[in-house]
Parts: sequence; structure tokens; C-alpha cells
Amino acid sequence: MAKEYNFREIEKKWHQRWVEQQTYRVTEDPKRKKFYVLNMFPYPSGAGLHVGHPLGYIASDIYARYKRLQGFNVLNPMGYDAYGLPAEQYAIKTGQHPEKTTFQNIDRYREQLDKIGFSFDWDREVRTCSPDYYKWTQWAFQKMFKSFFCNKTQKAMPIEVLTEHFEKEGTGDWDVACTEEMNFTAEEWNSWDEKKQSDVLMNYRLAFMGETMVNWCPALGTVLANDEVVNGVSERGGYPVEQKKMRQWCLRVSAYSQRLLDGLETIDWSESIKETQKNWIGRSEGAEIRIPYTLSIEGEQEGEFTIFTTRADTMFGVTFFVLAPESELVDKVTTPEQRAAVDEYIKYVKGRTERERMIDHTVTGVFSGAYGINPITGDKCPIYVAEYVLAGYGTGAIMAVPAHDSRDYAFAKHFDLPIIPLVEGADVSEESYDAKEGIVMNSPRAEGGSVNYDGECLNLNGKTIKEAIAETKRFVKAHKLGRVKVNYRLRDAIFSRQRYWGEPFPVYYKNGIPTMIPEECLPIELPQVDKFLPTETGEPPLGNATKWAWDEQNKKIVENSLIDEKTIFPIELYTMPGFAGSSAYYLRYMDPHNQEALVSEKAAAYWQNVDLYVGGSEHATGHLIYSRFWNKFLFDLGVSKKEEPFQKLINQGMIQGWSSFVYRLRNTNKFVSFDLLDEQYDDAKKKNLYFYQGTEADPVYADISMVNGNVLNVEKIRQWTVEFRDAEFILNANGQYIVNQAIEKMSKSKYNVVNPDDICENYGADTLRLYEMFLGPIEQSKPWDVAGIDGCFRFLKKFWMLFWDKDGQLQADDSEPTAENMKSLHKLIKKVSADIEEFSYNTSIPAFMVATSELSSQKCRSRKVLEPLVVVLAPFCPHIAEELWEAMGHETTVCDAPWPKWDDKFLVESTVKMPVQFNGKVRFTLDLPADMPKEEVEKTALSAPEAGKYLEGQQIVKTVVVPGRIINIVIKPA
RNA sequence: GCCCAGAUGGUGGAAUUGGUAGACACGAGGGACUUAAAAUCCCUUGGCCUAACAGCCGUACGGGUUCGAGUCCCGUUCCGGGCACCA
Repeated sequence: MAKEYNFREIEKKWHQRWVEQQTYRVTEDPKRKKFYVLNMFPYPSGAGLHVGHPLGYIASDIYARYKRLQGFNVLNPMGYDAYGLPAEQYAIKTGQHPEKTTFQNIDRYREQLDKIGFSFDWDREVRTCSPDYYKWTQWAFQKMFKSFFCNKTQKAMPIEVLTEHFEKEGTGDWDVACTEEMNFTAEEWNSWDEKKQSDVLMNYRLAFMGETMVNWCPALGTVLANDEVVNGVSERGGYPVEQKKMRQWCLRVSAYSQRLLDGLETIDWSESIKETQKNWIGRSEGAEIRIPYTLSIEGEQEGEFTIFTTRADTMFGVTFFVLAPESELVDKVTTPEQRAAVDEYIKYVKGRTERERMIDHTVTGVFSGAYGINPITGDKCPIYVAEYVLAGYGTGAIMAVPAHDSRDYAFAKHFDLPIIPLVEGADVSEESYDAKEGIVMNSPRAEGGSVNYDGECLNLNGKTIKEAIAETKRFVKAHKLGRVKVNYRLRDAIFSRQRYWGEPFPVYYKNGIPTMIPEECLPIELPQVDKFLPTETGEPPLGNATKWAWDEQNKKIVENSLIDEKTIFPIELYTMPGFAGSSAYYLRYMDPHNQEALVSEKAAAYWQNVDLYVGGSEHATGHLIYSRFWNKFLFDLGVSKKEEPFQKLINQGMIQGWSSFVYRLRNTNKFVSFDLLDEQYDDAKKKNLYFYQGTEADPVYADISMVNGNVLNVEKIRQWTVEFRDAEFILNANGQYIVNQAIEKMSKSKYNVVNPDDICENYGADTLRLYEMFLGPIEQSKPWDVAGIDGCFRFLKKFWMLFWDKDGQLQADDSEPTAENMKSLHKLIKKVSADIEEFSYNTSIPAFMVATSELSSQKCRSRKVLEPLVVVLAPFCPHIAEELWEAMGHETTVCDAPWPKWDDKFLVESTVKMPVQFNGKVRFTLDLPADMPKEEVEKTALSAPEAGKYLEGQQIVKTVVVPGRIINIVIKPA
């Protein structure tokens, strides 16, 4: 009786064995080289794992196991990003504490993960919601609060250094990152009270409280970070978002703009994700120029404002200036005559949502009544207020050059303002000429058209635009008309949320001054509340807590009723956003149980940073920016040992699901088979509408399990939900109900989720692992399709049968392998080694299949072939590999076997490339060692079987070996 | 609009980076074993023409470089991703 491949028994056995023997436990081992593999940890949702989740975990597990086989000390941890909105919303609905549902979900995740056979070291598990963990999130926040950023050294420094400087010299000319430029003397600083000083310091702290425009989402009752808003609506739920000025905690991420940009050059990430981050950081070099203004065309100078431009060369084409409606300058420049019009315009702008502003680009604006004086030409140009200028970027004020900027052009056309072309040959009668190429003219337009500064006038005529930009910058700088400035689009991150289920801030308010709770008192644990909703007075949910006050003397949390504003003060009601807990978790995995530090010096020094990070590309502008920022800050503190946290990044694609739709006739309970419907494209809605005998039919999701192919199981769906129980189904001519199918993101709400447990049950984890990799390149998104899984399962059965004879006896002996055996094996090792290094696992699987069928038909029995074969399969299918390894008499785990090396000598004959005949020559390309002597190369080439075909009966005139690889054999022409 | 990545059979996708395009798998068709089914095994499967051999055409489209192009260069079309009034 042949020995069956009983995957259920095998996998159960090894899961137990791995736990008992602590196979995947890792500790620092200075004798071995480290390798740190990490997956983006999951948010434990109530739906459990679907087949898409393990894709990245399997890919990284294969790499981790491969590295271990190569002798590295591999850290491959896993944990949970446990704070999140769904648990909180569930809590609001049911009153169930989010911790409870979160822990239930975590248990379910763990159970599912364990079935797949990962090599995670579960002793290092972290949960962002556990006080042991978020103690260090709070700690890092406090460190940021106590730091500022020096632009010159590009480093974070302790805030005391800055206060000391203020005490002695005031602001001086120290270039430090700040919210707005400030200027004060030491005397002024020293004269201020504690409150005023605290307010001023907020301008410099890396974690600070700022009055900023925030994305306020009324439906969610909270503010959102920029990356949480997509197309003007909230990423979660798709609710409208409006702009609102609020006092919020912020992180000065923008201070690190340049380092975040520079760091991209040193890391091994995909070009597209680096590009996305570069766009998000949005560096642009330009100039800030001061513009004096008057309140009437003949009036005297009233004051000045500063504009930012990247096109300093176009100063001679300025015909008006524009201020952002939110700019504080608007008030100053508005003349009494224009006051009413401006106020009305501001009101209109405020009433518009972010979304409206994004979609609708109609030209709007209003004249302020004032005139700006162009410092180069001396011209007076009207100052407008218009929403196309953004308050948050540059200085919130621009000089408008309609000839060479399409937005200014549209504005000028609308308000009938002059357009002056500055580039030779540029036709600006229909549209602006925005390109930065060409020769400058009209700059100045005539003799004396340029203001004289210290005997020098600016003249750009005849220069290329690039030269003109540089020349203008020089002129502006030399005559102190402004300064050269680099601007970044990257905004400071808004760091507080009006939610319950998040890290509480270790902050209390002492007479209105935000004060840090002493470090030794951390963590400040999330208080109990009886309701998870905001309070009736509109405070965040933590306002419901009754024990949420800080006793400064006794250093403990006490009842709110004791607040006296002398020794007992209220604690911050905000919580931290989702990215807080995920920003430094990779450091905590290095030393997860340390009570004294986020990570010990020793562990940080050993593990350094993550060598391979695997996760979705949707985090490009969120988590992957924040954690780089966070790490750079910790690097400045000396806690993190590397400037960049993730050396190599692989973005796995999504696995999509097949959604199925049934169609209900509007206002009826009748469902019509999809093939009976008439289709109509609706331009306005950009989608197809469906009709049955003139009545519109609306799509309704049907669960994937109700559908076989595209045929609906009508009986099954009747039992699914009440909605379908008594429905009438109109079938097609074949008596079938056909559903419409679409590929969509796999999600519970789309009823297209495929669960990995069923696959493990029916085929085993090894088949699941293999199949997920076989589905296609790891970085690509692809729909889940079980059709191909049989092929992988069949392969594993064939592989298994390679080791057992008809009687169920192991057929491995000490015989010498044949050349053929060695060729099959070494071809495989070479291919798989290269594939794993490049993460193209999908192409390894065909190689396994070919090698298996080759060795099978060769009736290979030799241990010298079979043992390495098992090791090579082990990263992909660890269970079957362990079982066979043990069967071959090994007492140690296959995880510690050495990764086999291939030897080209077994492969030589197979690597002759296609010989080509031309001009009486035959050319070969051989893959041979570079140091092989010329005669050897020639001999190998001539003896290659492929060569015979071409050289048979030909007279060889001469052979030419091109160094190493190519050989030209010249034959006598026929 | 700007930036990035793509386009190969009925399908997912290979092609050692310029050397026999379509590996491997799925699907489809045919066959063997079997009372039958399942399982397993074998054959065929890009298109056209052909009884067959042979031949011709084929990697989105149009050009180019080369003895030789899926691969390199120029242009076009289409799909996907990112950014988007960022001055």
C-alpha cells in the first residue's frame, strides 16, 4: 500500500512540535549575523483573516526561512495594530468595551495564522493597545514635546537648549523649525509670564499644540490627517470633510522634510512608492520676495507682504497679486470701499467644503482695493483675494504672471487683466506658456523699465529661463528684496483624535498650560467610561470618564471632582491617532518585554533596523512617512541605530474577490436573471443601468458561497437572509439564475470573502502557501481564483510520492546520483535561490514541478539528491519538508539544515544559448566561469549537442572567443 | 494636467535581461484504467493554410537600431497607480 500524503496529520503534528521545541524562538546571538524580516502588523477586524492577508506573510515567511537556512539569525515577529475605529463603532452600537471585541478578534486571528505554519516568534508579540506597549508611544510623544529641530544641523535637540538661547539672545538668527517666524529679544522673553512662554515654545516643539486648519469630519466626530482624507471625503466611511480651525496636537513632521527626502536615496524601495513619497513631500526651490503695498493707486506705502515663487524670472510679467482668503493679510489690505465685497467673498469661501473646492475650479475672486508694488519694475498692480491661492502653502500670497501660469491666466481672462508675454515666440492669445524653456524677452520692456538698486538694474533679456531664474535670485538676494527659499508641501501631522479607543495623552492642563505627566508615571492608562460617544457638551469621549484628573503632588490619577486647579488638574481628553502605535513597533519587537526602555541599547545595536519589510502600498503617504519621521527622531535621540527604519520594502498586491450581483426590480421583491436584462450606459453616473421590460433593476450583493460559476443557487439564497426568503426569481430559458460578477476588493460588505481556513482544511497549509505564491507576482493585485489550486495540491502529492515506494517504504539510499539527477537538482537550487532573492516566488513553483517530474522519471533514490531537495522546498512548504526530513532519519529540524549550494559544473551543457548562423559564422553564448581557459571554452562549445547540429559536415575555419562567454565559430560558406 | 508602472494564447503568467516566444498551471478536447464514478496516468491545445509533412503570420499599434527585438530607441493608443489650483 502506497503511503498517502496525509497533510492533516502532518501539519497538526508539526504545529505541536514547533511549539514544544520553541523552534522559532530567537535571541540575540553576536556570533551570527542578524536578519530582520517584518510584516506590517494587521488590524484585527471582526471578519477574521481572508485569503488576501496571508499573501505578504507567506512571502516574508519564505524569505525568513530561507535566510535562516543560510545561517542568519532571523527575527520574524508578529503583533497587532489593535486600536481602530471599527471596534469603537461596534462599542458605541453595543456598549461592549472595544478591548473585549479586539481581544476576541486577536484570538481568532492567531488561530487562523497558526494553521498556516508561519515561523513567527510569538514570544515577541506586541499589541498597540496594551499599556506595556503604549507606555513607549506616550514616552516618545513626550520626548517630541521636549524637543525642537535645528535647521542648520538638521537634528532634533532638547528644548532647554532653545530656552537658554532665548534667555540670553532672544530669537537671534538661529534657524530652527517653527510654525511661524518669530522675532523677540532676550528682554522680551524674560519679561513674559509662564503662559506666554509656553505659547511661544509651542511654535518650536516637535510635538506641539497648534491652532490649525484641520480636516473635520462631522459624521465621525473627529479630525482626520491629510492621508485619511481621500477626494475630499473620509477614507473610512466616505463622509464629507470640512475645514475648521481647531486647537490640536500636531507633530512637526515638516521639520524632517529634507531628511525624509534624502533618506529615500539610501533605501531599497520600489520607484513608484519613492515617487509617491517625493510628491507628498513636494520640495520646490524658489524665492520669497517682499512686496510693499498701498491702499490706493497714488497712496503711500502702508506695509508689505511676502510672496513665494519658483519663477523669479517672471517678475516683469506680474500684472496682479493674489492673497489666499484665509490669509491674515486680507484684513489689512482691504480698503473701506471694498470691505463689503471682500467680506461677502470670504463668507462664500468658508461655506464651501473641501470636496467642492477640489471638484469645482471655476474662477472666483475679489479685488481688495490695495495695490502691490513690484520691487523690480516699480509697477503698482492690484491685489486680489481668491480661493485658488492656498493659505497653507508658501506664504499664502503670490505674484500673478498670467502669461506663464495657467491658473493666473484663467484669472486674468476672467477679470480682464493684462497679460504680458516674457518668452520669445510664446503665443499667449489662447493659453499661457508654462514651460520652463525658451529665451526671455520684455524683461525689462524698455530702457529704465527696471528699478535701480545701488546702481544695478535687473536685465534678463536674451537669457534662457533657467539662467534668468538664477540671475533674479542673485539680484533679489544681493539687494535684500527677499530670500532664496525651499518650500515643502509636507504638512505637519495632526496628532489628536476625538475618540475613545486610542492612546491617551500623558498631559494635564495646569491653568491652561499643557504640562507633561512625569516620565516615571507612564503609562497613563486609558480610563474606563460608561459611554463611548462624545459628551453632551461636545467633548471627546474621554469627557465621560469620572476619574481623569492629575494629582500633581501624589503623582496619580484621581477623581475629576477633586480638581482644584492648584494641585489637581484635568487630563487631556484627546487620544492619539492610529499611526501613533504603528510608528515604532519594529523597535519594540527587538526587546518587547523591557520595562526600562523602548528597546535596550544591546538589542537595538544587534538588530539595527528592518532588513525586509512587507506590506501594502496603500500606506505610502501614511504609516511609511510617519514611521520614517518617528524613527529619525528616535535616531536623533540615539535610541534607534539607523537613520532609516526599513531597508528594503516589498509591497504585496491585493487579492481581490469575485463579487456577485443579483438584480431586484425596483420597488418589487422580484429578482431577474442577469442575462435577461437590458443594459444602458448612464453618462452622468458613469455606470451601466439595467432594465427588465422597462423597469429598472438594482444590483444587490449575493454571497460568494451562494454562487457556482455564475449560476445562483436559488434555494441557498432563500435561506441566507429574510430579504430573499419570499422573493420571486425570474429564471432564464435554461431554468437558471445568472448573476453578474465583478472583481472588487475583498471585503465583508461585498460578500466576496474567501476564508483561508477552508483551504487549509481541504488541501492543507502547504498547498495554500504554495498556491498563494503561484497566483502571480507578489507585488501585483490579482483576483482569487481557486481553479488553480488543484495543480499545486497535485504537485505536493507527486513530490511526496518521490520519497515512498509502493509498499510505503522510504526510498532513499546512499547510491551515487547520476549526472542527470545532479543536473535536475542543481538547476532547481540555482533557480529557487535566485527567485527567493528577487521575490519572484511564482516562477520557482514551475521549477519545482519540472524537477520533481524529472527526478521521478529518473527514478532517483539518492539521498545526496533527495535531502537537498527537501531543504529547498522547506521555506515554501515547511510541514511536508519537516515530515520528510524526519523520515530520512534526521533528529534536528529542517529549519536548521544548510541551504544547498548549486554548482555550475552540473549545468554547463544546458546553458548553450541558441546558436545563430550569419555571414558564414555560428555564434554561441555560453554561461561559463569567467576564468575558464580559452581552449576549455572552445572544447565545451564544440562538444555541446546543440552545436553539433550546426557544425556537422561543416569545415571550421577559425574560432574566436570573446572574453568569457561568447564564441564565434567561423565555418566555410557552403 | 503632471509623475510612475504596465500591455505576451480562452485564463494566471514564463522567457537565464538582445539569442528557438508561450515554461508551469488552469480551462478545453481526446484517450487509458474502472461495472461506474472519484482518483491517477497519457496525448492535443497561439492563429492561418494543409489529408499529412512543410510553410506563413504572430508579444497593443506605427517606425527605427541589430546577423537577430517580447526585450533597446522614437512616436501613437489603451489600462492601472500616485499627486492635483502647491505658484
